[in-house]
Amino acid sequence: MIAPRHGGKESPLPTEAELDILNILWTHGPGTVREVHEHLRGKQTGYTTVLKQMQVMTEKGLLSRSERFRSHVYTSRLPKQRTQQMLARNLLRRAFDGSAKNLVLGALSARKVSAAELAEIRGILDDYEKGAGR
Amino acid sequence: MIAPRHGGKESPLPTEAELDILNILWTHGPGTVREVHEHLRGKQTGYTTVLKQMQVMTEKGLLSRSERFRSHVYTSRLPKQRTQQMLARNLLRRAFDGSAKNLVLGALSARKVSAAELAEIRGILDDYEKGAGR
DNA sequence: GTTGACATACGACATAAATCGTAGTACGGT
DNA sequence: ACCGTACTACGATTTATGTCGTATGTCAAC
Repeated sequence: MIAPRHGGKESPLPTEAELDILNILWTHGPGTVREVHEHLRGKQTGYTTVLKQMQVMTEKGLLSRSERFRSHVYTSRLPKQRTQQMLARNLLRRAFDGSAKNLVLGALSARKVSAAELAEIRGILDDYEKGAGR
Repeated sequence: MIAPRHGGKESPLPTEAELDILNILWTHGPGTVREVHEHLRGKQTGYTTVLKQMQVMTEKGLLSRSERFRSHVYTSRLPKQRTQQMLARNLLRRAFDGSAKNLVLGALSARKVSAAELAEIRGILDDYEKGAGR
């Protein structure tokens, strides 16, 4: 394993291209550059591009890397939910005056939401209230 | 008024610094560079920096500009809610698998939400359902 | 031990964001 | 008419992202 460059600090938020890579790792579990590149083939990115991105992401602390094998194996250092939480918090702060209500409004108006999903959201609200938040 | 460079296309999403400026314009209405810079004084940005940013934002179609007066007057071309909607949609697509549920979950877990706000959110869900969405 | 396939490492380049210095322009007061 | 103040315009710089070519390393199989 390679130690991340960041002391005890937070990892930075992932960029667009970085999120593509993270999504693949979250879905399929730890993987090599080749595997990630394979899943990304729809995007027409070169192999060394993906390699470099994943190296940089490791530098930033977004990924950790095992060199035990011939091909290094990369893993997301944060679980998907944790990253989603940071992204939501960031957007909340930057553009929604910290108002969760407004963000929910934005999410709902951003696209059609099914009745089933609406019900799920109500369930989440209930759970949140019961759990006294967090 | 200066015509925006973009044909009929969407404006690009505002960046971090651009959102700071937009928030001021949304809150206080159309304003000059000096006024915006004044409201931004907490951020320690130079006057010409703000000027340049607003010029670029006009180029991009984020702002419109009236030159009727000695000091140009800038206005956000999109209302706040519309921009929030685009930001929410973008984040939804990039990091939440398009799932509004997950975004709500992220928003709730991102920070403490009061019971009052929770109630407001429930109200929004009700309205949304009644209005058949959109 | 040489070679080929497959890895990683590294440097270069293009674009965009953010920042600011300097130069030029216009207006109001004297 | 002149001057100072308050603007805008423009170019330079820095940092980050995204992209990739080329160099280098390693291992298995011949």
